Amino acid sequence: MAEAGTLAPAVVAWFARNARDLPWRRPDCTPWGVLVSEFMLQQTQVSRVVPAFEAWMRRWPTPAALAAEPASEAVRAWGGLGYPRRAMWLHRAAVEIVERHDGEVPADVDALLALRGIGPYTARAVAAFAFGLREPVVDTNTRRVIARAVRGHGEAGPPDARADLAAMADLLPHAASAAQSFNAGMMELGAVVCTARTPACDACPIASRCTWRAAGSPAYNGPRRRTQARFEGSDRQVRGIVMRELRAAHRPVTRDELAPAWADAAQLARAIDTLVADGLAAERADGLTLAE
DNA sequence: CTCCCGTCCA
DNA sequence: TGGACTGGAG
Repeated sequence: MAEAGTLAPAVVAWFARNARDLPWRRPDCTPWGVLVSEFMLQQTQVSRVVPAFEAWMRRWPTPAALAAEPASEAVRAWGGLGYPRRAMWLHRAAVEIVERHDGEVPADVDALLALRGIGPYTARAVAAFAFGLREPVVDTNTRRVIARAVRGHGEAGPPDARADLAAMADLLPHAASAAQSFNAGMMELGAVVCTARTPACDACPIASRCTWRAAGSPAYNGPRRRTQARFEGSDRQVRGIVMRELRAAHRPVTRDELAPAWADAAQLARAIDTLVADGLAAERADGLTLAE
C-alpha cells in the first residue's frame, strides 16, 4: 500500500504545473458554470464539451435564464453531445434551483443530490470545485489511479461507491484548497497520464509510489467490466438520428417525413415511440417536435 | 472493431 | 444490481 500522506502532495504539485486550461477551471467561472460543465462532461470528452459549454454559458449565464425557456431549447442547444436526456435533466435542475434555492446553485451535497440528473459524482464535484468544500470526488479516472497506485491492480474493477469514497477520503489532504487540487489532479492524472490502455508511467508524478508499478505492472485478473452493446444498427443510433432531425427542423415533422432517415421502419417507429415515452419528443396531429 | 463511463430505473 | 442511454476517438 502506498502511504496516504505521500500521494497527495505529489499529485497537487503536478496538477499545479500541468492542469489543462479549461473554461470551467477559470476563476471567473460561477457555480452554475461548474454545474453545467459537469453535466456535459458526464459522458462526453473534454474536447467536445468546450465549445458547447462556451455557447451555453453565453446564452444561459444563470439557472434562471435557462429555466425561463422551454426544455426543447436546451435539447436543441445540446446539439450532438449525446445522451440528450442530460439536457432535459439540466433544464429540470435549473427549474428546481429557481424553485427551491432562489436561483442559486446549492453547495450542500444532499441538496445537490436531490436535483435531477445529479448523482454521487456530480454532487461532490460541484461541492468541491464550485464551492471549495473538502469532499472526496471519485470518477472513473480517480478509481483507476487508486486501483493502481494504492491497491496495485491494473484496473479498477466493478464500481463500489462506498469503498471508492472511503479510499479517496483517506487520501484527501486536510486543507480544503489542497483537497480541491487533489480531487481535480487525480481525475486529470487518470485522464491524461494513467490512462486505461497505455499509461504513460514515464510522465507520472507518483510512479515511484505506485504499488502496481512496483509489482511490475501485472495484468489484471479480476472481474472484467461488462461489454458494451454494439452501437451500429442499435436503437440508440436510430434515436440519435431522429433527435438530430427534430433539432434541425423548427416545425413539426411527420413520421412519413422521417421514414427516409432509417430503412427499418419498425425500428424507426420503436425509436420514435421510446423518445416520446421518455419525454424527449412530443407528438401531435401535425407531427413530432422536441418536447417543450 | 473497442473503449469511453454518470445517472436513472426496472 | 445491471441494463439503457449517444456519438466520437483510437
